[in-house]
Amino acid sequence: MNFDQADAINQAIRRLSLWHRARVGELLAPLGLHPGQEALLLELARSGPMIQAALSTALGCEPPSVTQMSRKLEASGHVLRRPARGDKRASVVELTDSGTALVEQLRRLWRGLAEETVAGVAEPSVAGLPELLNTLASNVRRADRPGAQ
Amino acid sequence: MNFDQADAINQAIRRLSLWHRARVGELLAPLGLHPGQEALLLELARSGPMIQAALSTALGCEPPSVTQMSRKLEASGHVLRRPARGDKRASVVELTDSGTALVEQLRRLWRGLAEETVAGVAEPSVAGLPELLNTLASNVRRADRPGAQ
DNA sequence: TAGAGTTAGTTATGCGGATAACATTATCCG
DNA sequence: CGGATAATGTTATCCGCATAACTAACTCTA
Repeated sequence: MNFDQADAINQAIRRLSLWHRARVGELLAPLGLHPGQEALLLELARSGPMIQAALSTALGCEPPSVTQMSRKLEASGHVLRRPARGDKRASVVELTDSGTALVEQLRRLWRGLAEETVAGVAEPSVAGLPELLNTLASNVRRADRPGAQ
Repeated sequence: MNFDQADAINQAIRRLSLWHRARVGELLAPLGLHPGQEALLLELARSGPMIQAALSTALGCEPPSVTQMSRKLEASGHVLRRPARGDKRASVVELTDSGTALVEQLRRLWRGLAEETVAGVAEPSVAGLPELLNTLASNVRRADRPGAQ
């Protein structure tokens, strides 16, 4: 692969990252949320109450990020943190009623965003998009590379 | 589009963003650079010395980000900032010799990253990848949406 | 030409996310 | 059992990037 091709790919990924996140931020602002927090709330809605370590894995980010985000969502009342029974190290995070209500709005917003994102892309490509993007993501994921711990 | 499809797309984009950036960070660390800075250096290598406002547009990020990044790259000696002749408001940013040398290493690294990223993706898909990703990016780009200023 | 409006850049502040260093608790095994 | 090792979570610190608020300079037009 020559430099121009490589650059086109890397730049496109960068642009998509930046602008998708910015758009998420715009859509989330009226709900009082910041980008990233929606992922945590949606994960809790999907999987129910869970330990922060599990959240860290599910969200694909590091434990300190989870600590901060869950603290802030706790401060805004959308999430509740309590000691895990059976493991004095762990904290269980779960949705409050307020958080559950927010998730409902999030779901609508999330669908609108996805539709907006794939506008003008042929249907077959759209169907294969998650798999394609996840392949790219896995390829650059640290834990999937030899030598990672 | 139902929620699960939408979620698959949005989540995949999030993961790709996170992990691609993390991987860039890993590769850049030995050069003493942080993710984002490579984009600025490569843009200067592509287009030559330019005003910060042009950099802001080219990089797809906001002016304060450009101010900070160019200041830090100036501090590390890879970039030089000087007043623009003909416009007392503007600053021209250009590569130093050190920056030019870095860009050479960046190019190699950039190619390796792109190859790593598209591993296991069929050739026709790879060829169309930049266009596909740029379509997605444009779709969520603020400036391309009605009502943006 | 004078004032309105626009554009370039900066500072301040806040968030997500990362790493490094650390304390605490679990677990595994000799 | 008890000590080494692993896992959970926290704090501190750093960076990119964002918005808001501001200054200074350019441009356009009445």
